Amino acid sequence: MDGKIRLGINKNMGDLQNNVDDEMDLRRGPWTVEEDFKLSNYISTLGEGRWNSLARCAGLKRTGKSCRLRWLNYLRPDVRRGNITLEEQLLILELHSRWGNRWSKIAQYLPGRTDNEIKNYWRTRVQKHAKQLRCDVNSQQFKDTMRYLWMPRLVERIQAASASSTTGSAAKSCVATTTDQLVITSYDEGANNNTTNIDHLGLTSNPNGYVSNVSRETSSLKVSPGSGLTDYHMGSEVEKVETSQNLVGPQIMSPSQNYLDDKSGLLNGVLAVMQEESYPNLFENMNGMIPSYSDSFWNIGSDEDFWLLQQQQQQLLNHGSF
DNA sequence: AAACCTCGCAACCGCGACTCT
DNA sequence: GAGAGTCGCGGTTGCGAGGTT
Repeated sequence: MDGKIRLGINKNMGDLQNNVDDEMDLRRGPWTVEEDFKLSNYISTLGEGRWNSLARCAGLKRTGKSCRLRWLNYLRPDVRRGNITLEEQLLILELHSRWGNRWSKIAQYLPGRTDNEIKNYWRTRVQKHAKQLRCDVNSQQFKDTMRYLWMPRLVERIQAASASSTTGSAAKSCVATTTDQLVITSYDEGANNNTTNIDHLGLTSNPNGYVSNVSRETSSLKVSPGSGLTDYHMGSEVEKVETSQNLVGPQIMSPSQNYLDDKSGLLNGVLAVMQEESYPNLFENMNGMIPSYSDSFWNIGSDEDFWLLQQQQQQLLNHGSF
């Protein structure tokens, strides 16, 4: 995002009539300040839900759907706006790689972010890069590029920013704003052997957990055994699903509980997942392949950037081990 | 300066699932 | 059980702002 924030409000009241559905006498299009005020006021006193009747009772010539959307995506007090942070980007990439376009599900793990915002982010940024790389966003090639190139690079950048923030440098920037709102994966160490745990990333784990006893290294990055996933609990839920014989009901944790208070936890969690879950050879494969410069990898723009990325992509394809 | 292009995002639409009567 | 009403999700569109030619 470039920081520009628009209210989505129709400033030209003269256009109002043009947006009225003659037949139903329902308004469409951008919301006015007055409409926002009415909706917010109504919900603050009487609560949300029953959107169609709410729209009528609040005196809004809108569909219930429209009211719901406006409230959830814009007026709700806990809606966060502004740049998607690096941590959030990382989470989105990770979660999308597992769940696909399940935007609302992904949004559950990014407090304050709406499914619409995440969806927009994906379409405007991620799909753009896929297009630039001339591959389909759903192709294995693009998924590999994301997992082996973009995500590690994001991790590098987060760590770089984190390191410089702890040394008091000016580059605290993008990670500082939302740390307290991010969630981190959990791993139930009390799992019995008949149960496969699924954390909020939807990852399956064996009874020994995600994190091996071997510390692997990638470009300037070490993941300590047992860190991250085992150290934190996340908001939302931890489900247990049936494996062979028994079925255990879902364990619900409050979404407000146990938000990440340490950036390294999130990083290590996602990293451990990246290492252990799908692509155990990832970090060996990547050794020496990813340049360690901390440029703005995500903000690919120049021809040189494309060339570099395509070279790296080709290396991945030629590597042959995945 | 004006026309055109690109980007980001709010809002709408269709549809399936769910709830109520 | 059937039909109507409602909700929520994912896909798509339209528009304003800023950049480029």
